[in-house]
Amino acid sequence: MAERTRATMQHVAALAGVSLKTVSRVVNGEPGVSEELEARVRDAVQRLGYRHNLAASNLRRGRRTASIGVLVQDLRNDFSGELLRAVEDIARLRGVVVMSSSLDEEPQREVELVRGLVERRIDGLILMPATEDQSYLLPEVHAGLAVVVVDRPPRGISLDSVTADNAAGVAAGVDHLAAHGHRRVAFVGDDTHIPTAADRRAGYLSAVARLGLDDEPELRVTGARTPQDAERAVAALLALDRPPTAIMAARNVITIAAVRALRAASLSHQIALVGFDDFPTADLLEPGVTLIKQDVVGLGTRAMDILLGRMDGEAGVGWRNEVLPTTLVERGSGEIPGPAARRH
Amino acid sequence: MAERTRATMQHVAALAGVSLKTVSRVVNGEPGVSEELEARVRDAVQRLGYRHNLAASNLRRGRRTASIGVLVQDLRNDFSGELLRAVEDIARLRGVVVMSSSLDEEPQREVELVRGLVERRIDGLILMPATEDQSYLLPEVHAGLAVVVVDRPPRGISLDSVTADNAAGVAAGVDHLAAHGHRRVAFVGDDTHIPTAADRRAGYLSAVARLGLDDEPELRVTGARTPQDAERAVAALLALDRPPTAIMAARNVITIAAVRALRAASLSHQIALVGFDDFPTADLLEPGVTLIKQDVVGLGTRAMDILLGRMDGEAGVGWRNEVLPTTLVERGSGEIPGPAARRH
DNA sequence: ACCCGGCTTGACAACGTTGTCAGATGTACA
DNA sequence: TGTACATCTGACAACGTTGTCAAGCCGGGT
Repeated sequence: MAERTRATMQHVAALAGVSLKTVSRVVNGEPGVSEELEARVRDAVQRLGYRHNLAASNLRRGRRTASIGVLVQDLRNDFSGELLRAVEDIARLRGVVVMSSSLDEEPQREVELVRGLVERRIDGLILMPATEDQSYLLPEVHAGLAVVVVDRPPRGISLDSVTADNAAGVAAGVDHLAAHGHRRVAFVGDDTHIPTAADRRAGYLSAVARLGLDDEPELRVTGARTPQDAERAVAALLALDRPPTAIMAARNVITIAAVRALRAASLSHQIALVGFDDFPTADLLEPGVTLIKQDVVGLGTRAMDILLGRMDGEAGVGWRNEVLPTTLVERGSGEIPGPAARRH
Repeated sequence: MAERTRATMQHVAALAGVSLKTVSRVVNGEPGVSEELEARVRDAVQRLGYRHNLAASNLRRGRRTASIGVLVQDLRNDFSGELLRAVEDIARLRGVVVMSSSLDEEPQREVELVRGLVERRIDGLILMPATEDQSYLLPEVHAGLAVVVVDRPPRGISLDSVTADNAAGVAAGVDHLAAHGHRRVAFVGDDTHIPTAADRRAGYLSAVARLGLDDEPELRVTGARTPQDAERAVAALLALDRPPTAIMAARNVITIAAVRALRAASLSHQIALVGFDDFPTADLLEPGVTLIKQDVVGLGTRAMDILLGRMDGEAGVGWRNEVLPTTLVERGSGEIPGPAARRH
């Protein structure tokens, strides 16, 4: 009983004693069906538990599938979750379903997942790339797939994108620390083959140069992938002969790891910390975590707006590369004074 | 150019100078195609950017779509994110794509989304229900849709389910508080029309009765939906003539709101707090938040295991209703001594 | 010369749906 | 009475794919 195959229009037609096409008309709400037949069909639909088969319908109509893919770094992460939610909220209004997956920075997985989605004929794709080059998407874009890259700029191919102003954000963070008297500011970031990580590092470097802060390789850590990596890296910074007086953490997870390392060394109230990207309890930590907030909902909303525009066939328009501003949120950890301030 | 329609096997066949069926054979890796033709076909596939159309293929083959739906409360929430990720990890190994959506406790949305997913012929559904009665799923289950309900027991219909032992978990939390000398323990939970919330409240009530703790209606708050609700509710508890000496928070978001309210009243170190469901920075708050941890990954993993079993046609077996145990994690906030302890 | 078997290839129908078109019926008008 | 027209209904092909089956070719055995 449970393994029975689904009822088709054929079955409904037979039960209602009408033709296939009449069932189709009723199901699609087309005009020109007498009340009596319509009632008979609706009754049969009800009795058989008939459900419209969108796959067959789309095949015949040559229509789009009203589905999109969203590939992010890790769905567990607050950033990805918030982004996906923003996308989903808009998608639902349009009756578009969202297929999502995590890439874990694995290029191979990105390529495979995109292929699977394309074979399912998604209409659009929102991608936070794990690959270093997205030119493999060229045939899909040519074939009409709408793609918007988020969080990172596209590489090897021209595509719409929406990113945060990473370099400016981090620079603002460093400015903020310098304004509070810090001259020895460390940076802890992700692998620089991730463009976002590279941009943030560049923002740090330019601010350090501009402000004439201590510019030493040992203050710059990259390649902190896991929370454990990040925590070890911060612990190592704190153990330097001349440790930094402030830390700029370039990502969500790294910020939390830094808090943990500072706690372990009982230096939470001595060493300043500015993070990048907000997280739910940042204001509840002691001290509160000052950080550069990116507009994650804005990122998702703009990406989805652009995607829907492309899906509606807004061709010809040049590629958009939107950069959303960041904001600094003061909460305490970034306002711990440095040596230059203490001198006063 | 961008609006061109996708190449079909027809086009590939024409370009390669072979029949449609030969293309099909090559694409599906069927044996019995000469090397020369296979090479010609592969070349044409490459040139045209041909991508297999799974919808048409499934239609013809009568196969399943290798896609499932996952409907959760809110993708932004750590709980939902973690759950989705656990499901996704298993799905990917099987080449199954996951369509996810948030329900925001809106029954209507659940019904609509399920319909949309069924019309897309998903093979399975993992559902954290927002409806009070899931009997509307009966026709779908009859038609062969595999369904597993998570986090909450199914109602109005028999289905497989995986839930945490909510009542026992909360009772353990209250036990813990009582063991630390508290006799006046408040409870803050969600709307009791959500079964999980009702179970947790029941666990609280049974523990209070069993231990002979203060049993007063004013100590029991339900209906805390938003963080703001919860924060106000806790503030109100603290403002009582005889305020509680300990608080049992029944959900993630409520726990964080409680921390916020206690902070605002400068009572974080006076009033004990035990939460339900872990969150990433619980150990970093001051004091660390003691809570009842549910095995979210286990929840997702078991649900997916059962779902895949059903999808593979494991019929006949009775419905499984798995209940996963919870664990208490001591971090400080739950070990703040109460009056009975202080007397010693 | 004939037949057999194995191998490769393609014609055709079918999956569930819908657009097109033609047939059937009824009504109104000259 | 005949014509025109509107309304309702269904037969049929097609969307892109694959299972079935038959046809063509080749070499080898009689």
